[in-house]
Amino acid sequence: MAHGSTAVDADRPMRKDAQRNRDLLLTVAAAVFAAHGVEYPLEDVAREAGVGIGTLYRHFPTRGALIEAVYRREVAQLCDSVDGLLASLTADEALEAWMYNFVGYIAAKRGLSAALRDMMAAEPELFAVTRAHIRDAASKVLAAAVQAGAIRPVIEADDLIRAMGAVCMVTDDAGYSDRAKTLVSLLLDGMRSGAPNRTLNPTA
Amino acid sequence: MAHGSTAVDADRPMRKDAQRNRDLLLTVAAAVFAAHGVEYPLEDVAREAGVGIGTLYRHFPTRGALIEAVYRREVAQLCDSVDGLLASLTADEALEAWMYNFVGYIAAKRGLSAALRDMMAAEPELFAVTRAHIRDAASKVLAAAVQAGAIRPVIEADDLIRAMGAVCMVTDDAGYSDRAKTLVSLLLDGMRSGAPNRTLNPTA
DNA sequence: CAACAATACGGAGGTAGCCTCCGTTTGGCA
DNA sequence: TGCCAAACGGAGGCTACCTCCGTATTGTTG
Repeated sequence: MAHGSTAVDADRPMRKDAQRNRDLLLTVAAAVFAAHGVEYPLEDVAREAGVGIGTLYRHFPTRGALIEAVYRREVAQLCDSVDGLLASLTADEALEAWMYNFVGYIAAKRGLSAALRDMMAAEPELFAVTRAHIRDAASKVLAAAVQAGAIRPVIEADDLIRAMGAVCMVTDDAGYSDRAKTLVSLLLDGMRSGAPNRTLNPTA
Repeated sequence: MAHGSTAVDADRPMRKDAQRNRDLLLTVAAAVFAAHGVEYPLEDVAREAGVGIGTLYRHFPTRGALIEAVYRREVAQLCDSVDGLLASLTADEALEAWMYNFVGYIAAKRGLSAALRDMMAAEPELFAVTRAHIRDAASKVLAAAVQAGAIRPVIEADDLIRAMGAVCMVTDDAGYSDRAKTLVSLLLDGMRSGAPNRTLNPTA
């Protein structure tokens, strides 16, 4: 579970009832999203949380906002794990481990990746913070691996993220975690220094 | 454009009005799917085709059925292009060209890839024919490239298709065709024989 | 060329989920 | 205690989906 903390971050602190309802909604949403996917009817989320639908919409004006709030903490954690990985593994191994973890986590949430994709297209501002977090993490491992000579400097953090997103999306159907592994392996092999004299990204 | 031909394939030929309405629906659907994406309201498709909503649902019981019918011909063509490519290029080049073409085509249709993914999960039978077609095409180029020693024999046709689907999905947002190229390049590099002694798919 | 099946048509209407709006309630502060 | 900004809740309007069945069209047969 988790998610307990923060109020509205800045400004005046939230009123107590507002804070309570917000937490209730997040708890219920996390549970039903995990169990039934992120397309679960919002009216049901509200009802099961014991609040009115209006309250849900006041706290989370769009489905995207709710999803973002539910997963922000966990994604942040995944991002922050980079430092630990880099400390205990080689850069190449850290990159590999981080990619597996990340893809494994997202792909396990039914429908999450597809929903995220649509929402990031529709309301990018919403994900600015989380996206930056992911981007920083990706940059860091990737840079380390390139520095160590394990990875060719042909790929940007953005491409890496996009690629991982791709893997998640084709993979989150069912028990495709082994498929995900195959795809990630393939990506890594493409990125590694084995075939150094191949031109990538021919400026299209 | 195109799609003009076939009736119901086997059995009795279709009644004339039925055939006409079916064609009307396909024409309109192809147009609006291209212009507005495959989520376009079916009631509007019917109205713009000048037929009742009931007629649309009789011909195409699900949105998936309609989409499948709209794109079947074009996808088939893409698949059949494999022979021509193999005749005029090296196997490696043919594989590359085919992948680019395929991804480029699908990614250009707004929302198509995501819709296909969902539908193939929901009603796989519907796509049996088309899927087999794609699978055959993929197998053929892939086998040729492996045979020629350009590609390591670590990847199956299914993985290739899945990977291409992945690329399409992260790519069909807007003008991401250069992104798609980058990702396909990456995949190809992963598949090529540059780094031969790396273990793929460690049986997870 | 009737007349009759069989086939196809159309759209009204039931259902579900989204989201807004506004009268009512509650929390916190002087 | 009294006040009001903040928050609540849910009725209701909307859009899109899909089913069902009475009506219309086709084409076949005597």
